[in-house]
Formats: sequence, structure tokens, C-alpha cells
Amino acid sequence: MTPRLLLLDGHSLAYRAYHALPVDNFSTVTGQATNAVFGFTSMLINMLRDEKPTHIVVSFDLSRKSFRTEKYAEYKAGRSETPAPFQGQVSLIKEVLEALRIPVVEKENYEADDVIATLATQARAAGMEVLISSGDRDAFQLADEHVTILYPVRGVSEVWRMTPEAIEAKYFVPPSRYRDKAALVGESSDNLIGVPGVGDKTAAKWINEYGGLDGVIANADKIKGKAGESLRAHLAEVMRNYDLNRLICDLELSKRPEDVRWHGWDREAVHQVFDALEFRVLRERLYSYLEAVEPEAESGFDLEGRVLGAGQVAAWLTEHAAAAPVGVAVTGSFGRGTGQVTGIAVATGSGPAAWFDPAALDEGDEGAVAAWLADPARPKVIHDAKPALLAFRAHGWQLEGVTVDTAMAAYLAKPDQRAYDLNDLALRYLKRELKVDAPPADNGQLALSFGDEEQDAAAEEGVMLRARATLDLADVLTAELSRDGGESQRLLAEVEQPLSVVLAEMESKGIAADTDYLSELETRFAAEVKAAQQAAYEVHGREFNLGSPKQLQEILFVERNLPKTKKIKSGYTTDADALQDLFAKTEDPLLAHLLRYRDMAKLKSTVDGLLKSVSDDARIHTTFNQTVAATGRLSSTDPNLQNIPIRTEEGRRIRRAFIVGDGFEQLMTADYSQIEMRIMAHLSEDAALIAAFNSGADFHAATASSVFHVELGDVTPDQRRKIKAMNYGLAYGLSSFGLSNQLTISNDEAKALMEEYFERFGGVREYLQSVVVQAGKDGYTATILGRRRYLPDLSSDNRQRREMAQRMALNAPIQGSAADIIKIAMLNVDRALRESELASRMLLQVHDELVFEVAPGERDALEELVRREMGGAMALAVPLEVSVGTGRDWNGADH
DNA sequence: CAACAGACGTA
DNA sequence: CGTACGTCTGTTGC
Repeated sequence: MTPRLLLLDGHSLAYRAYHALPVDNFSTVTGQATNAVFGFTSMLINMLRDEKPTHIVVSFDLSRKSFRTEKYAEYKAGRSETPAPFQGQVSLIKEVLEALRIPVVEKENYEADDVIATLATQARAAGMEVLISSGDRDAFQLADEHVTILYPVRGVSEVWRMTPEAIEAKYFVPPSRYRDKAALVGESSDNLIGVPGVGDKTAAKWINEYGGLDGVIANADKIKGKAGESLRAHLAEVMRNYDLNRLICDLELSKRPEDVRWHGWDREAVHQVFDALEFRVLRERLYSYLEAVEPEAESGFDLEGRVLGAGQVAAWLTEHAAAAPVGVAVTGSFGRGTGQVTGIAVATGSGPAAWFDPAALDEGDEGAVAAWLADPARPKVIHDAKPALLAFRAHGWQLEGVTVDTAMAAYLAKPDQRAYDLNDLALRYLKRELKVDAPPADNGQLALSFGDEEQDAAAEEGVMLRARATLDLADVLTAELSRDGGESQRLLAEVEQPLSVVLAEMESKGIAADTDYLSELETRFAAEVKAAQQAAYEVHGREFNLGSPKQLQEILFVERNLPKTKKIKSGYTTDADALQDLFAKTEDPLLAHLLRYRDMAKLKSTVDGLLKSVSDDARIHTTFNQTVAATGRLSSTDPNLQNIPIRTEEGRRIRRAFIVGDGFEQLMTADYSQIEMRIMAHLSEDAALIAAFNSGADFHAATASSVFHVELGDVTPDQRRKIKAMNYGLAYGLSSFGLSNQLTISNDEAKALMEEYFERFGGVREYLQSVVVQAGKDGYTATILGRRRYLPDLSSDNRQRREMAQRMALNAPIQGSAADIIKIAMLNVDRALRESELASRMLLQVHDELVFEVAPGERDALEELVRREMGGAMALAVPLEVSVGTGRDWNGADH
């Protein structure tokens, strides 16, 4: 057998691992961070398993300094300081390597890459196969028929095998020319700037045309266009890059390839080191990979998977999916209120698992699956139930008995993550990797490829593993959520999980759209865009891209020499506020046209988006996301129906495109008035604020009359406006600076206003302060229903981060409690609708508003029901006021 | 081609 | 130097 040498770039892999795994979840009882060690070791084990090397070496950079930094001081400058939790982990990795008896080779004044290049060259000469794993692309220049680069992508679980063919396919040049390409394009992570405007494609074109970098440089004056100009202006950098990215292949090293044959690990030492690092699962993996008779076996999951054919499913389900919970994983395509299932995997806790194709069931199986899915007494655990629910529904199946939705559970445990990928959760909570062999499809869902049997089998196995991991994850997450005395568990079981069923219904129904009208609007807005554009061109005397903030800056602040606005990263802002200001100061007509252009272009793009998302049933089916907003709110995507314009007359026209559907009479909107202020009154127990609500008068006017010491009837519109801004701003952590900015009053006046406000409503100030203090102590905030948000930055050394966290702490209980309340209202409305047997239905939620489609003759009954259920969702110290409107369209239903 | 920045719509 | 989102466009290159 040909010897195979595995060469690892220790620093680069450890750094990858560090960033791929959340440091919070990987630390020992002593507080030592171990995420980089874990990730590195995990990658190493995978490579041992997958590549079966006979010889191994790891190389580390000895310091940040090397002959390259001597030549070019800026080399790798600009890289941020090594993060504190990363420091120290390199020496731990070296301990792991020592226990594994894997040698480390380093060279003063050179980088790990040079050591690797040298060893690779020597190994090749000795007739060995070489594998290089590095996160640094410079290594690509070493690839050839006997040298393969293992380039880590996506966290710590996947590497790309970069063969010469793969490199050429990706970069359009062979490995021998990779350096040439890199010199032209530059490498930002090394702080090597290349030729601006030249990417992989252009560089490859030149290199292939002129036979390498020398040819490109020799012919630089022949290259036309902007890119050519750019090249000529940056020849020095290119040559510098070429010099620096050359890997040194002839170093004197302490070891030669033949010295590093791997004879296996030191069991005792591995036990000790892994004990100290608290790597329980990783040790098991290591042992099973390296010791097992069948090295291919998946460790951790003792899965006995079967692919079931027609006629086999019914019996399997009877035997394995009864009283004990099973994990379910589904593949297919999902979205826009429907879906299609291409595969279903079911896994038991004891080992047996099955996969079947729902399209290939016989009649008996079909009925058995339907009965199993619909039976609330046969518990199922599933990761992200809503898409599956919709796809099952499209198949004619009902899903009941979901005891844990692991995505939702993970969201409640840590609501700041934004994504709850099963692979990540398995790694984080089970310390187990799901090797997913199925390539992700376009929409991010797993798709099975058909045709290649081997691939299909691997994919089916992968889905079964997901089902099993889901089941295991449910236990861990349930335990995690139970640590707060049951509040989170109740939130999960009584609010979030039932709500996902209601949301699925709403998505499935969608809202009717008037496409003819939308098209008309599109034409009109397009004409307005054009008119504003033309007018702008005329004023400025030439054409330019009004949509480009960059060009705009040049035109406004250089060519037209207008006063500078607020600084942003790229120069000076051109946002609407700033342009309004500028217009007030200069009356430059270009600004008016520009603002008009922006408005119209925004409206047009909104209409375009809506038109594109109308389904065949002439309705728009948004997707409500339940695990995105850290405060507990929902969000809406594809399209976002929670940001349809309302503030301007022209924007409101878009609302007229949302109409009542066939068979229904009207649309109804019902919203909570000032729900956040009411929550603040409730939580703060401020008597004056509570009184303002209970007076029944206009709330902003009532608070203004207190602050300005005038009778309610004598409150001026300006006084009301100012207090309204304060009322709204309070829940966001508004500062006097921000208030003065918004109201265009002096900072002193804003300060005085806030002072006076808190004079009258002292309980509010006290409450807001106490929230931040308590959150600092606990590490989290909580809503009325106990929904938590963790805010570690409250104790940050960085003032900006800390103050940001303080404002979040202030806002989260208020925004989040409002979300709690409307979620309860939605559940109650849904239940009441079903119990009353009304045909009217709930279609949308916009944070404090619900939109309904009113069935003929049900207007009054529905209004009564909605007022009752929304108003009674929760008992607060102040009433929950609901206002209701109806009309033929969403605009008309406003009130 | 993908990720980022800037801008802007909603509550 | 006001929270929470999603989308579009142009620009840039972890």
C-alpha cells in the first residue's frame, strides 16, 4: 500500500473551529474554553477515519512574525487580535496531539504553510500520497495528482477535496498557476491587495491567454478596458503578492516524511487529556472510529435503519410507532403555504428506524401512515413542524401528537440565534455530528437525488439519522427548558407549539390579491420613477445611477458641494432624513427629485415583489417565522406582509390590492391600541399612567396634559406630538439626544421634557431602571409569560455594546410581552372560531393587528368574538383596548 | 456568486 | 446616541 501522509495546518484549522462552534457551549467546569480544541479534534478524527493516513504531521505558526512580515510589514496586518478565549487552546491542541502521538513540526521565522510545502515536496519525491488540510488557500498551489488539499467548509463537519481538477473548476486555472491568480486577485485575509476590479474569472482569462503571470505582466499594456488600466496601476502589488505567496519547499526541518509514521495513540494519555477537556462524546467517537471493526459505522446513534418498500410501512409503524415517542424527519420542498414530501424517516429511541417514500405506498400503507400521523396518542418529535404540517396537509394528511418541536424548544432556550439548524443543535447539545450526505436543495431543504442508488441510500440514511437526532435532542432540550420551574415548558407546550398549527392554517389560506390592480400600480409607479429620474438628470445635467449611494455621494458632496451629512463607513449618508435636512438648507431641486425617486422606486419594488408572490389561487401566502425574532415576535417572509406601506397616501394604495376573497364578504382588521404602553403601565404599576389609560381619554393627550400641567381640552397639537414621541420612545431606551433629534428641539429642551415626564410618571422611570438592574443580575430578561432573552453584553467592557444591551433589556420585556399577548389572543380566537362554527377566518398577524376574512353575514358576530378574545387575552392593570374596522380591502378595513 | 452595506417599509 | 424585523439595490470580496 502506498504510504499516505496527512499534513495539517494547526493554526488555521483551530481558528476555523473556533469560529464555527459557539464558545459558550464548549467549556470545562474550570471555565477553560474548548471550542477550538473540540472542533480541531473533531476534524482530525474525521480525517483519520475518512483518509486513513499512514503518516501524520501537524504544523503551527510559531508567531505572527515571519520572513514575509519582514519583507512586507503589512502582511496579515489588519487581522483582528487573537480573541481571548482562543488563546491557550493551541497548547491544549498540542496536548491532544501528544496523546495521539502525532508529531508537531515548526520552523522559526516561517509559517506552517512553508513547513507543509517542504514536507509535501519531500513526500512526493519519496513516492507518498499527500493530503494537506489547511484553511489557507495558498496551499492550493501544491495540489497535483499525488497531492490533494482538504479544505474545510461550513463549520467543522465538511471538507472539500480540492484535487487539481476541483481547483481548476473553481478558479479556472490549474494549481501550478494558482499563485499567479492569487497575486492578481489578492488575498484580503493576508492583507494582500490585488488588482481592484479583477476577480477569479478575469485573472484566469489573462493567465490562460498569456501563459502565466510573466506573460500577463509583459503584455500589461495590451490589455484593454478598465481592468487593464487597473492592472497597470497595480503591477507593483501584483509582483509583491507573487513574491509573498510563494511557499518555501526546501526548509531544513526536524523531521522528514518517513519519520512520521503513525503508530496509533497512547490510550492512557488520551483518557487523561479527554477527561481534563471533558470530551466524553468525542472520546467515544475517537474510539469507535479508530478501534471499531467496521470503521464506517456511525457512532453515537445505534441506528438500525431500514428502507421500507410498498406494503412494509403499515406493519413497521404498528410495531415501532405506538406509545413511545418517535423522531420524525421529512424531506421535500416547502413554502408559500404548501409543500411536497419526498421522504419520511421515523426513528425510535431504541434503535430501529425506517425511511419510506410517501409516493410509493400501497393503499394499506397510505391508510396506516394517515392514521399514525393523525393520532394524538402516538407521540412524535419533529424539528420545525410547520413546513411538514403544510406538506402533509397538501398530501391530505393531518399531523397530530407533536409533543416536542425541537426547533421551537431550541428557540425558547436561546432566542438570539436566528437559525436552529438540526446539525448545529446536534453538535451543540448532543456533541454529535450529523453527517448529511444529501446536498442541500435550493430552498435550503434537504432533497433526495434520484438515479444514483448509492447516493440515495446515503441520503435516506441521513434522514433517518436526523429523525434519531431530533428524538435525542428533544430530551436534552426538554431538560434544559425545565430548569426554570416550568414556565418555558408551558410556553412551549401551550403557546408556541399550538400556535404553529394556527400559523400553518393562516399560511395555507393566504390573502386574496387583486393582480390587475397591482399591475396597474406597477405601471404607475414605474412612470413616476422615470419622471423623477428624468427630472434629476435635467437638474444635474447628466445621467447617473440614482440608486447608487456611492455615486450619489460623489454628486452631492463633491460635484454640487452640498454641506456634509452624518458620517457613515463609506463617507456621508444620503438617507431620507439627511436629504430632507439638506433640502431645507439648500433648496437644491435635485434633492426633491431624488427623494421622490426613492419613494417611488421603493413602492414599485414592493409591488413587484407582491406580484411575483401571487400563487395560482390568486392569493398571497406569506410564511410566518416563529423562531427568528429574539423578543418573541413573529416575522413574515416571502413576501413580508408585515411591512406593507400605510403612512403615506401613495403607499396606502398598495393596501387596496389585498382584497376579500371569493365567498367572503369583507376584510376585518382588529388591533390593540398602544399595547406596549399599556404593558408598561401594567409592569411599572405607575398609578398616574394607569389612571391615564383608565380615564378613557386619548392617551397621548392625557399624558401630555399631565406633563404640561394643562387641562385635557387645552393640550395643543404640538404638546401632544412631543409626548407621543416620548411615549413611543420610552420602550426603546430613547435618550434625550435621540428625542431632541427626532423632535428637532434642543437637547436641553428634550432633557427638560423627559425630566418633567418622569416627574409625573416616576414609576415608569423606576421600572425601566429596575429592569436593567435585574437583567444584569440574572443575565436575562423575562416577559409576562416568562419568555427569556439572554443578554451577556450587559456586563461588557465595551460601552457601546453594554448600552446597546441595556436598551435591549429595556425593550425585550415590553415588546416580548406584547408578542405573548397577541399569541394568546390568536390561539383563543382560533379556538373560538372553531367552537362557534363561524366560517370567517384569520389570515394575517402584524404584531399588534390581526386581519380576518369575514364570511357572509358574520360581520357582527366576528367582531364580537374578536373583541372578546383579543381584549380578554390577558388581565392587566389596564384594559386591553381593541379597535376594529371592516372594508372590501385592507386599506378600507383600516379605522 | 455570495456577502455586505445602505436605504427604507412596518410595529 | 431608539427596539424588532425583511427586502431590494449596488458594491465588494470572509
